[in-house]
Amino acid sequence: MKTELDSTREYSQQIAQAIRDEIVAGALPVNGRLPSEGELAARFNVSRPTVREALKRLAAQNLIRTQRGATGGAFVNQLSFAQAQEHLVTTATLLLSMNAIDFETVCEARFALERACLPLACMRRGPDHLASLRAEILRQNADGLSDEGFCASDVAFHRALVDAAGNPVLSWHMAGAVEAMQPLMNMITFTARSRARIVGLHSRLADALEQGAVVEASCALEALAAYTLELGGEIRARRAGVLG
Amino acid sequence: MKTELDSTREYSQQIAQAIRDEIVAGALPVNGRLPSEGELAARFNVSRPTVREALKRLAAQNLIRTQRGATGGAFVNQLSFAQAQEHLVTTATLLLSMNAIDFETVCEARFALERACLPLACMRRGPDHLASLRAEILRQNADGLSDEGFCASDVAFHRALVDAAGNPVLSWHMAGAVEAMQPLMNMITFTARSRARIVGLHSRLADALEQGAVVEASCALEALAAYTLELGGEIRARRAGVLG
DNA sequence: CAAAATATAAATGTCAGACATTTATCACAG
DNA sequence: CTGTGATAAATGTCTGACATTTATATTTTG
Repeated sequence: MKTELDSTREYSQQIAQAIRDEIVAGALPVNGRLPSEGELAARFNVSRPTVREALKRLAAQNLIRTQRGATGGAFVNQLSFAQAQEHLVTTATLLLSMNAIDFETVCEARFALERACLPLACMRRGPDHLASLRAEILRQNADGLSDEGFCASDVAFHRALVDAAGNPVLSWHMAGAVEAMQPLMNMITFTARSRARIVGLHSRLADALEQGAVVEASCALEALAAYTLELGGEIRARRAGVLG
Repeated sequence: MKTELDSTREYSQQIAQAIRDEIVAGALPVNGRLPSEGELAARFNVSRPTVREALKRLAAQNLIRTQRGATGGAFVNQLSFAQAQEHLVTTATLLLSMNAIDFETVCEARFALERACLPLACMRRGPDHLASLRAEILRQNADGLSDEGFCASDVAFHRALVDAAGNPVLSWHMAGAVEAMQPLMNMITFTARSRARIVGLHSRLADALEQGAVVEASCALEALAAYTLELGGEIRARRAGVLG
């Protein structure tokens, strides 16, 4: 069956769209194999390079993967949360870097999202979640930890917090928000005193979570948000300095 | 300057990555023009079709756009929230459809995110936001509205609610969550009684927002979440029926 | 002299055919 | 029965060409 294309628009774009639609509609099942490039070329009445451009578009979105060899071809990917997360992070990072979103906005969004997870996390946190939180707190207390290391551990802490809510969709969103924010966070220089304060709040959070104390947890998070904003003020000052 | 590539991996993938890195690092400014396909081919020591595959990968992520003609070429896109939103919706939709996420999980995530916006929305909602909310409520009360129309208005209502928080990053996340959920919501059949109940809760929410009553708003939202879950039960039953 | 028509050049979009490489499968020899 | 090589199918890549679009320079014309 040949499929007509609109000759005023790019073929590769239309072909990619057509295949994407088939995938979304379920006509091509997960792990199912697409027709070979040659067959697709015949079906859409275009050349193989054009088909390949279309397939690369889909590959860029992790919708398909390709395998070489006799039984090779293009296969429909099962989009995993991990892949979707990568995507989200890439998009979020670009969005922040190209639209000059200020630290305050990102910070506010992030903590708002996180606060949304707290009630669920208090209900559902298991011993493994608590252990993860405690482990990160320990790491953050270690001597000789670089600012970047501290940041990374901070991210891990908050991801554990969100994961404790036991909702993969929430975790997905949060991971995107937190990771996209990391480049900004990495610009902060953490003094010994500010680290102590942050770790103290982390401990409060972990304790509250362990006891299932939603209100206490919210307060701790609120304090953490306020303090992070305060530290972020430095960034703006430094940025202004660089630009001026 | 020629750039070396790893001959064991796909060239187009590596080239796309290299260009993406340059964009993210800011070496290629927004609306800046990339070298022509021929120049890129020379730089990476590959053929033009290979370069084109790489560019299509980037185009699929809205990172670049291309123009034909004498002064044409590939230009770095300013990633807008709208485009990023499309992306997020596509990814979220696929994620839900291919991983068999249940209605409860999506619903929970969505309302958790929305609840996170309430305090901000109560603080910042302007008259235009309130007007949007009221307008949707009116629409939802209209006679002869189809289920799909009701759903669409519901989405619009909740988006207005989130926009009232005045944080574009939050709005971005929420739009993804809500829109991805719409196909599931569209499976619900709304009786006159259930519509009345939902609209009633919407009114409560709008009133609370107008008065800046965070607690009241949260309660209303909580009730809405619970009722939506209840209605969602139908979906599961029907699905089971279809599958069995 | 000015404005419209035309030629030119540069870039992307597309095609055709070929070769290289990878990989599963099957036949065959030991 | 097992290992090895031939085979075939598919993707990955290259070359060279032509088509199309579009800005710019040039020429022609009123």
